[in-house]
Amino acid sequence: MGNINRAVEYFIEFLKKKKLRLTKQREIVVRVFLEREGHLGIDELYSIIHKKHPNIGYVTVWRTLNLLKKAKIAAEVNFGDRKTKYEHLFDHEHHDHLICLCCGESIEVIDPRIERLQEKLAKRHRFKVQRHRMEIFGLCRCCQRDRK
Amino acid sequence: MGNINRAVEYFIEFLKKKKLRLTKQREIVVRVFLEREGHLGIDELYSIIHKKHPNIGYVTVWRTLNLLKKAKIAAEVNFGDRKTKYEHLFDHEHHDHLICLCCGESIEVIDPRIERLQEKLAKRHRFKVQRHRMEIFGLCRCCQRDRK
DNA sequence: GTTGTTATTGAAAACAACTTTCAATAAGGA
DNA sequence: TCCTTATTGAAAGTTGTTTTCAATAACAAC
Repeated sequence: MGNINRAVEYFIEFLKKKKLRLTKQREIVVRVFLEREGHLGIDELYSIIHKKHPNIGYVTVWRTLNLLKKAKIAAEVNFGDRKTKYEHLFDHEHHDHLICLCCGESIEVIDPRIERLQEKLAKRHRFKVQRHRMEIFGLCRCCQRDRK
Repeated sequence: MGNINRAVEYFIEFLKKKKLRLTKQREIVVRVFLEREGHLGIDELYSIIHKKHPNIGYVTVWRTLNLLKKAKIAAEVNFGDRKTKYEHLFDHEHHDHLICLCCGESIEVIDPRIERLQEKLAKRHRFKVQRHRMEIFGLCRCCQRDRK
């Protein structure tokens, strides 16, 4: 995936700019994070990494995710349980989510008409939008089928 | 406020149905919760109650909020910090939120056109909606003014 | 009203997820 | 290669929530 390398480049740039150092650990964390699509919790990411690299600690994973957040490569998301999850931001457009309450899968969606109406709604309340989030919870196609 | 008494009645019914007991503490917690509009954290609610009733513990407030949730009198909301907040559900229609990042105030809003488009969006993905949430973060009218 | 059963209470302890601290280590410029 | 300083990982600390447990209080039956 060429995008992964581009994102890693971008991260290295970011580190240089901030006079931070590129360590083996950081590079591994970034790559494993970018290789997985979808939403990863810290624990999840840590345990994936820990299998191959038992010497990389939880804290390093956590700290690297923080850096990725600052570098705008990752974004925190949060679906109401109180576990922080991270998704890719680099090269990803804004989107909303359909979240399956059965299997936990989440589908990224976007509807420009909704976006426009949200803007208008805010304007009616003289509210200056910085960002928004929208999540629809329910059952995905597969889980509806399995329920029968 | 007649609504408060109606909600309290409703709560008492709920307790009876579940063979639970109406205690002084529970009644106080419910009333204080219902008297406040907006979104209350547990700590907040507890400290309001604690001033007048120093003998009511944090845990009782927490447990009563759980009961209110089960009774559908309160709903949990969650704006991305990791503090659980509660809002009124009894006699309140579904709504979304405009949340001010400056003062923390939240405005309840609803736009039927957005609701309809959300339904359609889900349908296109063969997704069965159970509930959704939408939050727009930014600056409220007052805070925009104060920033200048 | 008294009694007996059992839900409820509050303090403290436990838990979960995140965040900080600190001594040892390792980047990377000179 | 050396030296400065960022980074690491383990452990400890925080924060917010949840459970435990002995003492207390509802409330149904007498």
